[in-house]
Amino acid sequence: MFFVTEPNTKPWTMQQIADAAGVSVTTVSHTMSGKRPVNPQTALRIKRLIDEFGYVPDAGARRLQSGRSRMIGLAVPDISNWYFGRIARGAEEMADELDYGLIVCSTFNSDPRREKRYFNMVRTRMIDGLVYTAGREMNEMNELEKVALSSPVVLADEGINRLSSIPWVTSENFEGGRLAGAHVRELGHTKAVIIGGFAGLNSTVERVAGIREFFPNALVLNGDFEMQSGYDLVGDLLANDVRFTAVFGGNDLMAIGAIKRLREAGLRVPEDVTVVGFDDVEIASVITPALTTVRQDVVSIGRNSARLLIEGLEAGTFEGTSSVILPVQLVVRATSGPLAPDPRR
Amino acid sequence: MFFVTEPNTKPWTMQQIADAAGVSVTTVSHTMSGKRPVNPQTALRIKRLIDEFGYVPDAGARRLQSGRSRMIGLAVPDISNWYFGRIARGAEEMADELDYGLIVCSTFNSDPRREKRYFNMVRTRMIDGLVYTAGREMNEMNELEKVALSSPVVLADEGINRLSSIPWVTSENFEGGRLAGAHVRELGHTKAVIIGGFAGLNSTVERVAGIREFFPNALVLNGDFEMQSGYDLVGDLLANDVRFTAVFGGNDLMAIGAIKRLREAGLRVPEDVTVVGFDDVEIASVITPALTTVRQDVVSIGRNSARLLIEGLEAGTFEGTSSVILPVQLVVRATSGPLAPDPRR
DNA sequence: CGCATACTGCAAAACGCTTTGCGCATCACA
DNA sequence: TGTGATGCGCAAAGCGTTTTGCAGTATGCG
Repeated sequence: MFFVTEPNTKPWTMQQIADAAGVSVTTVSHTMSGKRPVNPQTALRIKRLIDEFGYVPDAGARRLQSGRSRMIGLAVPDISNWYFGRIARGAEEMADELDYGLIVCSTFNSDPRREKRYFNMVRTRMIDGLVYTAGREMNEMNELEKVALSSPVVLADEGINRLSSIPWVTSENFEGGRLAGAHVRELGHTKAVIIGGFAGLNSTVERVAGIREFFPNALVLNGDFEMQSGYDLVGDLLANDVRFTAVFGGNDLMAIGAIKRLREAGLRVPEDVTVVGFDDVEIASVITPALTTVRQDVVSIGRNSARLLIEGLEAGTFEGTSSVILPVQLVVRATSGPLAPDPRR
Repeated sequence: MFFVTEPNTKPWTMQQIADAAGVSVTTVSHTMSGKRPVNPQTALRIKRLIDEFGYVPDAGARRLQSGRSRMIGLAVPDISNWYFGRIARGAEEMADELDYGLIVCSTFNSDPRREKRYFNMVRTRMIDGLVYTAGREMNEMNELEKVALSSPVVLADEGINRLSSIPWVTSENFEGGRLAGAHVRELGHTKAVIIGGFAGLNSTVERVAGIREFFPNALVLNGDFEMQSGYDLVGDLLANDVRFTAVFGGNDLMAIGAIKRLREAGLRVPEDVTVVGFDDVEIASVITPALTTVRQDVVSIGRNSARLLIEGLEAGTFEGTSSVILPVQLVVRATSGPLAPDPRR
């Protein structure tokens, strides 16, 4: 008797509950919302019926009338990516705590069509506001700008310079770069390369700037945050006989790809080359040797983004809302160390 | 002039478009839906205005009237988990191709409150149907059953015996177990242990049964699919002096945890112990030594689930819809091999 | 010229809910 | 008993769409 055989049974309406209880819909509505007192006996009877029928008010009708859906959206480049998954997790936690629903959507790495679709979700009032996570240089920047003009939007993970008036949540990227740079510098390294993320991202720019406080001339290559690109870029460096004793990864994945490539070239980590990542993904502590990295609290990015958005929503304005910058932390493990004498050198 | 300063501007209504074009809303509506012919000139004028105003029809009102939202939901235990992220990715792809929207929600490992919330999303008609992914033994099984009674539900990844009439999508788990078992058997191993997933899951039961075709007496321990539990369970085995030369992981993460623990105990992989995983996560090919595993096409699970659901939705019934079982594939890498003489033995 | 036959557009009725304006009891207090 | 306050329920007016029944204007054809 599942849907298999019995299609779309009509759900109960509030009117039917009212009829069954012998009252008007007004009374049922007030019983549910508590916005006006209702005779305790009547209320009890109504509540019983609601339970019995399994009645749930229609979301669309409710929204239509009240103007709010108590739903927010989260747009990320790719939900299957660990990093964005964590953000989603955090946002969902916070939304839940504040009694909002969260709708997660992938823009498939900023596919303009998808982005438009999600921006429209706030336009169609399906959601009350949007947390947007830029994956790279934005395609539909203008669209975002337009949406933000009249609806609440918060930027997670990446601030966008042009859109400076939109609240955002991110990590101390510059400081993270500094921490990594200082650590490697102290180990005595002088020649370093940076496998950064997308060049257009603030986070990339800031991390690089932080590292360069200690390695002013470090070569910067830009990858796409995937393991493979770390692998490939180190391959390019080796093929060009670039000399370096330290590699900074724009994230852990690229750092891990780099390590793989270094090893295949017969280089030892950390004896010959020190490698430092960024993020502290779960796997970082498991690979051999365990990865030295800069930990950021990705879940918190999600949590705070959702919080900012919902607070703005309830307040009706972002006036006075200030962006959030979360602390990072250097985690020293086994891929960083002083230069060891090369047995072959 | 962002939302920061200018709260909730009212969106345009169809009436306003109609007024501006000097026609009635009927004409505007028909222009948009194409359900009745409209004078080309009038239509053009209306379309121009729609673009100019940036008008988008209200989703709630539309749903209220038409009865369908063209949105489906996907409930997974934890969106930040790689595995479920892949499923979400696949479902989202397919939904997009079929011009549906997808709403992804975490049940936070079957938190009853959350589950209820998502089941209610289909009750409130916010979504037209639901793809449900069980993470472990289900808590709100009865709820699911009730929902499935009147609304389209598809099970992804895990079939549920009691709910055999609900369509489901999964991998050839039994065959996967057999492949792994046969491979390890051929390498000459005779003593194996299985670090399985949750005991209550069909997939776990089937994989174990497949392996046991070749290792009838293999000890089975149940983990939670996380790396740590693979690590811990192997620790228990070692502490109890259990003798084995092969470990089957219920997934790659647990296999990787197991390897870590084995190494810490001074055992070599694969010389002393062969380890085989399940899934073929990205990291499996990167760790050293690279992991031998059974590959399943997780994205396809998501894709097919969404497809089944939407097809049922459009057809108005699941009559004739048959469940999907996807093929798996053994990927032999470096963690499996014949037993090598232990130098210390 | 007269009568079907499109072709277009309008008014109005839902859809299921929230909220407001009223009115009828009931009650307290003088 | 009169007066004001309070409690509680009803009817009805939207909210922004889609869809249906009608009607007015052309057009085609004998």
